[in-house]
Amino acid sequence: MRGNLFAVAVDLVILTVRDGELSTLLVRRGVPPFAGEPGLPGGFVLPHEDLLDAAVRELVEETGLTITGHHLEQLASFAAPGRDPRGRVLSVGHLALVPDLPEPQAGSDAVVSAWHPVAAVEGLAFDHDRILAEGVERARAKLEYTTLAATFCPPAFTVSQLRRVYEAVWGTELDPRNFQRKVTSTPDFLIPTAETVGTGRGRPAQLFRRGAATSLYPPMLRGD
Amino acid sequence: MRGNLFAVAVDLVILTVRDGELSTLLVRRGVPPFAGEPGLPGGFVLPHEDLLDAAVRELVEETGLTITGHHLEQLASFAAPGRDPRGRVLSVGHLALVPDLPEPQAGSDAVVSAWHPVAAVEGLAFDHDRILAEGVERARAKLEYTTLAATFCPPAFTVSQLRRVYEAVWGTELDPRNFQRKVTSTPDFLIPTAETVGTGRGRPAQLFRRGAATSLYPPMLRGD
DNA sequence: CCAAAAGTGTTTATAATACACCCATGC
DNA sequence: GCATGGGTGTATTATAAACACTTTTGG
Repeated sequence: MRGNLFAVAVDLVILTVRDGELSTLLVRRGVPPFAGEPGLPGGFVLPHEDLLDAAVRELVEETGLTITGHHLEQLASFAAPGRDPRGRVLSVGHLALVPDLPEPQAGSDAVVSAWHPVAAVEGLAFDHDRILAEGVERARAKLEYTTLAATFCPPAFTVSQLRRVYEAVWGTELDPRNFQRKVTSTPDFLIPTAETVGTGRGRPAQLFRRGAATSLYPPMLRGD
Repeated sequence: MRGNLFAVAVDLVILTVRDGELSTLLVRRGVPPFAGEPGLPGGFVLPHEDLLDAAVRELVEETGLTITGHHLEQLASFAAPGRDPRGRVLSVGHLALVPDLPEPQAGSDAVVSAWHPVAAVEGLAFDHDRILAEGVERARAKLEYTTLAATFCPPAFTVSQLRRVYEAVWGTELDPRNFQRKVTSTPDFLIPTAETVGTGRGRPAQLFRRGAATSLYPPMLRGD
């Protein structure tokens, strides 16, 4: 074939909304290079494994999440010469959107992982700052025209919870009343359940599940 | 490092609009595997080369195009086991949008290349049907919210030419009068030149150049 | 003059925004 | 009762869509 061979890794930008902030799961690396420094979870693709399968495997190893119902997509590949001191490594970045989860367990490689607000993250190993930035940008863009925001919510959720996702990801405030009408009038976005839930004060809110809709026309946010 | 190494290639979905049809540049492969069969232009990444540089190099080799002013972006990576009979090969698909060009020269590898309407393409080598499909899907999606349609046009073009790009890529008809107002009222989309050009019958049209705008809010096409 | 394409003005329908107001709960 | 968040109705404003109409060329 050719002599210029690459090791191929997958790295994961795993996003969630915690305490009103868009957050990502980072690991503290246990082995060189960059041992002890924070980075994205990831690892090498196995000999007979496809890329998405490798990403699913890493996601499970790092978070204990089975992928069912969660969103996982390929982001982009990064292969600049010198991005890994060990040699030629191509990394295929992936983007996962998950509901707010309990603080993760220590991974199988005994690496420590934890959630960090993306606004405060910098100085990651390799070119992971850039991969994270592309993941965040993609997530923001997709919220505008898709129903993906619901993947940040638990299986059953209220309109307010969904609104807080948009507000956290975009750093904006949305009118609760107009937001309500917008999402409930989008066909197949939200499936009402019979239950309601009372969260402290105020009228109890109706619970919804994700509908089958994937695209959102017209967009959730106009102009700039 | 690890024993599971990959060869890494770049493949190009090069799109243009010719005779009112969205078309792509295909090569007839000169060497095995799939010798004699059609496929996307592409080749292996060199030892000290980044992905985009490899894609630019292949674009020049296949079309003689220098990239200046043209659009080239990474699409996605494909690495399913068995996608290449020679062994483990990861291909990073790229998407290029170019103006209507003269029929390309024979490439340096003596491969024959030619434009084909995407609607009629199937049976490409490797998984290139799928890469092409993703490229076309991406191009269609991006036209909705960006000013990228202008990259299909020559340096100076009329509003009609631009409209025919949208009509070809989407297979729709657009009202010439509303389209005119839409694009001319989007700030920094079109820069008017002093010249006009008469194309056969009818009033001569004003010529424009691409402006600096990249995004288009609200979108060019609503609903479905 | 006529046909054809470029370009403008105006009307109508639809959707976003703003916000007044009612509902249902905890205290 | 009163505060709080859930949810509905309605007026205002902006935008898209439809289309009548004028402009400028070639024949």
